[in-house]
Order: sequence, then structure tokens, then C-alpha cells
Amino acid sequence: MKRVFVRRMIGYAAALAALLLLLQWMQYRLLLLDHATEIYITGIALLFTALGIWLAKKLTKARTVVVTETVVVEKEVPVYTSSATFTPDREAIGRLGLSSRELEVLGAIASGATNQEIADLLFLSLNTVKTHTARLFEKLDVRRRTQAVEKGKRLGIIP
Amino acid sequence: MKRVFVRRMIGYAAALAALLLLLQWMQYRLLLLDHATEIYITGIALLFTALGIWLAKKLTKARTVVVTETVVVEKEVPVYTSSATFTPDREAIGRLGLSSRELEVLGAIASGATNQEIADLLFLSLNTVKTHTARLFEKLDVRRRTQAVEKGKRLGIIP
DNA sequence: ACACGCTTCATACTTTCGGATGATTTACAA
DNA sequence: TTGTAAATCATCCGAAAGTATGAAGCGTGT
Repeated sequence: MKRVFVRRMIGYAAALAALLLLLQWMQYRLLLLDHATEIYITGIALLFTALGIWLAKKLTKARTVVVTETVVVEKEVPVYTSSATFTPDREAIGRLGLSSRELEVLGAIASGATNQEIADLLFLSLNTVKTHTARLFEKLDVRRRTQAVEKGKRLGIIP
Repeated sequence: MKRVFVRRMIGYAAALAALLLLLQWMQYRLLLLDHATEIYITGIALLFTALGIWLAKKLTKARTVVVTETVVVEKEVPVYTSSATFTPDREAIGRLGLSSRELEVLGAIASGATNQEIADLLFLSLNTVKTHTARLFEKLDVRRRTQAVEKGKRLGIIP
């Protein structure tokens, strides 16, 4: 792979060198004549336009890649324990030292409630809910409610 | 078709004419100086190389053909999708009209990322992430990211 | 009685989210 | 050609969330 690329680069460099030599020669030849500058310039222009086209084609062609992806998906169908029979992992809860109020708040957060809604639901003040969430986040070692939900589900604390 | 092509050609011709005028001017200006020829030539070369590349790109782009391939996949009993072999519910996604970007953002939200983190992750601006989330919430008919995660999981859109 | 943890609530401040709206570009379809 | 959808980015503003800190009441166990 690498070797091919290096060789191609060398080829390009050689072609460019040849081109420059040709130019040098043209310059030397044509400057001897009077009023030949326009022809010279035109030659240059055409030459380099061609070079540009050639370059572009090479570059775009080299970049044309066809990718065929085959994805095989195998699935098992395990016996499914529905969410109705969810039992929280008491071990994890004890290990983290989560209080019952904090668990309630975590559940409400997971359901998508705002702090104010949680306050109304549990008959608390907004500030109290905030302290609960703050302690909850500290114990779960997270910084946002979305992370708390993710971690809670992962640890089996909430369904 | 033909008409478009002709007009494009006219545009190219105009551009070329402008280019030639520019050259004429450069020639007039620079030939007043000594030893400016080399610089002039180099300019010409670069200019026309660029022109060539541009031309080639335009010409090849106009010829770009899009091939659409339809792949039919048969799925086996997707009753229960464990987190390891999760496959999103395409039916639900299609029904809600969720775009790929919106799905990416939803996944990132579910992992607990802030909008800024999502922006960094997907190489977007914060504002773009916000518009994606806004549209996502609208389509999911929710008002907060926690609700979006909850609904996304419930509908089988995210694991 | 007293320490300890849980719960409750408050103030003040910063950060993150979310809503509304508009601009621009690109791709694709009618 | 025109229209539409997706994706990108922007500003402004208000709401929600989160941080820091202090404080008070209430059971429980020693």
C-alpha cells in the first residue's frame, strides 16, 4: 500500500520536473525571438491547464473507493423478564448508601419529571428536591440527571 | 439538458475571457519591471493549474451518477432485544420521522452528555445541537431531555 | 444526653437547557 | 426550474438545573 503511494508520488514529481525542463527550454528558445512572448504565455497557459485537469482526474480517481459492507446479525431470544417484575438491586443501593427519599427522587427523575414536578409529587419544596438530587448525584458520582438515570439503570437500581 | 449545458459553457467562456484580460493587465504591469518574468510565469502556471483542476472538477461533477441500492433484510423474532444486540425499531423511527442526526443526538443525550459535549463529540456548534434537540423533542412530543430518553427507550429507538 | 444520619428548607449564584425565529447551504424530487 | 427537507449556525431570552453553604427538626442507637 505505502510503496505504491510512494512510487506514484515519485512519478508525479518526475513528470513535474520534465515539465519544468520543457518550460526552461521554451523560455530559452523563444526569448531569442521578438514578439514571441504571447505565444509563450499561451503555451504555458494551455500546458498548465492540462496539468490541472490531469491532476484533478488523478486525485479524484484515486479517491474513488467502493465499500461493500456485510453485516451479519445473530439474535437470541432469551426468556424475558418484563419490567413489571423488576426488583431493585438492594446490594448496590446499600453499597452506595442511597436513602429512600433519594431513591424516590431518582425514580421521578428517570420518568422525566422536573424538580418542581417532583416537589409537587412528593409534597416537598423545590429546594429540598434540589438537595436530594445533589446528594444523589454525589453518591452516584455523576453531575447531571441524565447521567444519574443512565447509571441507575446500569446498576439495576431503577428499571 | 442541452440548454443548461450551453449556458454553463457560456459561463466558462466568460470566466476565461476575464482571465485573459487579467493576464493582459499583468503582462502590461509586470513587464515594466526587471526580472519579473519568472514571477509572472509562475503566476500564470499556478493560475492555469488551478483553472484546470476547477474545470476538471466541474466537468466530472456534472457527470456524477447516483446509484441507489435497495437492500431487503429479513429479521428474526426481535421479541426481546438485550443491550448487547440492540437493534433500533426502524418502524418507530420512520413513523416519527427522526433524522439520522437527531438519532445520534438522542443517543448522546441518553448517555448523559451535555449539549456542549455533544457538540464536541459530533463536531458541531452548540447552536446546531440545540436545534437538533429541539426538533427531536418536537417529534417525540416531549419537553425535556430526560423525557426524550424515557420515551426513546420505551419506543425501542435507543437501548 | 448526645452523636449521627435523614429529612427538610433557605439564599445566592452559575451553568445548562429549551423556545422562538431566521439565515444559509446542499441534496433531491416534482 | 421550483420546491422541500435536512443540516448547519446564529441571537435573544427565560426556565430549569446544579453548586455552595447554612440551619433546624426528628428518630435511633449508645
